[in-house]
Amino acid sequence: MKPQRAELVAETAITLLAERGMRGLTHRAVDEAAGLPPGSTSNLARTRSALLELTLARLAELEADAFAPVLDVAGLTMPDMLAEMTARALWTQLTTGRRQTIARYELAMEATRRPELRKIYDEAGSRFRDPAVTILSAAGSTDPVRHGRQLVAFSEGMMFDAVIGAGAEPTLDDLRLGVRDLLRGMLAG
Amino acid sequence: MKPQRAELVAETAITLLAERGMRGLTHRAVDEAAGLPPGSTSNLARTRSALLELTLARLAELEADAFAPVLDVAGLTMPDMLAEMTARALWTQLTTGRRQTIARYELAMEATRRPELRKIYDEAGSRFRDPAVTILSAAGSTDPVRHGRQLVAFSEGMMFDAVIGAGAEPTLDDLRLGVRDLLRGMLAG
DNA sequence: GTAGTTTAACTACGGCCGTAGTAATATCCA
DNA sequence: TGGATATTACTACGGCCGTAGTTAAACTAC
Repeated sequence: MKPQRAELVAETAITLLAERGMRGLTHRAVDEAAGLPPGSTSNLARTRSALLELTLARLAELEADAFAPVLDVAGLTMPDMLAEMTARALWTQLTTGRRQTIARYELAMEATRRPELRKIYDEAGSRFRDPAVTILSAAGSTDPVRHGRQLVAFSEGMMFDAVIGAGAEPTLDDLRLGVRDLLRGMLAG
Repeated sequence: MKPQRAELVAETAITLLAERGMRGLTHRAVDEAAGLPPGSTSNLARTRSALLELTLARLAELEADAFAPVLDVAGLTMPDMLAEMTARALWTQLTTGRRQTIARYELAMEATRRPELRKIYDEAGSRFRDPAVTILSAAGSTDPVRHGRQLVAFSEGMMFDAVIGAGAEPTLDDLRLGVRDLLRGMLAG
């Protein structure tokens, strides 16, 4: 089969989501933005739900790639090293990956109301959360589950504020120091 | 004048945003959900932009009320007290205020692309951020601006994960401990 | 009480959307 | 090679959306 087409559509959908939001993502808009003949997207993803699923699935891949280096347990038992890797991954999401970060938030909101999206989103999320617990446990956390959630939440909040919110753009150093602060607080408990 | 009408419309719009997302918020949908005669919303907020502005302005009021107790500097120089107040405010947003929290995220995304919304959102945001800096400074932070941003980001992330994301619902105690962890780490620097 | 002004009610229009049916084309395997 | 099958292209339809114009009602101030 030809995944070429599906990937192009998903990629274009991500861009549209980021630039125009949920109301800007339509079958026809994807066709036009991707330079495909009219009806192509409608044909590949027959319903709107199918289009969203396709897009979120692609997005999950991209995010997994971006955070892959952080999820390798080896060597991350040292807090400073963990902070460094986390900060760099976040930095990537704020710069190179800004587009997909915005699109992911759009789809996260939609997942609130669409079970088929929630399934994909949750599954993708656990691929970050589970390793985080393991790593924090190895780093000496006394409550790795809660701390894992906190680390993920802190990361999410930093990204959200930087990309969506009113917060000023943090520097890479801000991120590094921030994660380090949190880790210090958690591991000193 | 009669602000009754405007408030009803804004309140209904918030509910629609939370329940059906940006694509579910239309002039006609507000009319129907609010039990108003057709055309009423279209008449009060003549353009879509006006409707969004009206809604976000109302939302900013609600959020300001919810966080008012935390923003009182008095007595909050003690980290545990600050953590307690913050955790309680967050808890409110996750339970009673869940609807407006979701709606706020919808509008935050939209503010990315609409300058008129960004203006309102940023202004409302600074009403949290500025006091946070002051309070952290009083609590002994060596870098209150960065720490203020981190505290807000952490709060935002905990809310986002709980309401939108894949994270399990935190308990009030989780929130308390989480904020305490972060404060400990920041103030130990 | 009545003239003038604001607010509400209703209606209309052009446009885009989701969806699906069907025809054309390419691809694959025996 | 040639027939079966999957993919792509094109078109159509009903429906809802944003917007605005126009009329009717309510209110205000003199």
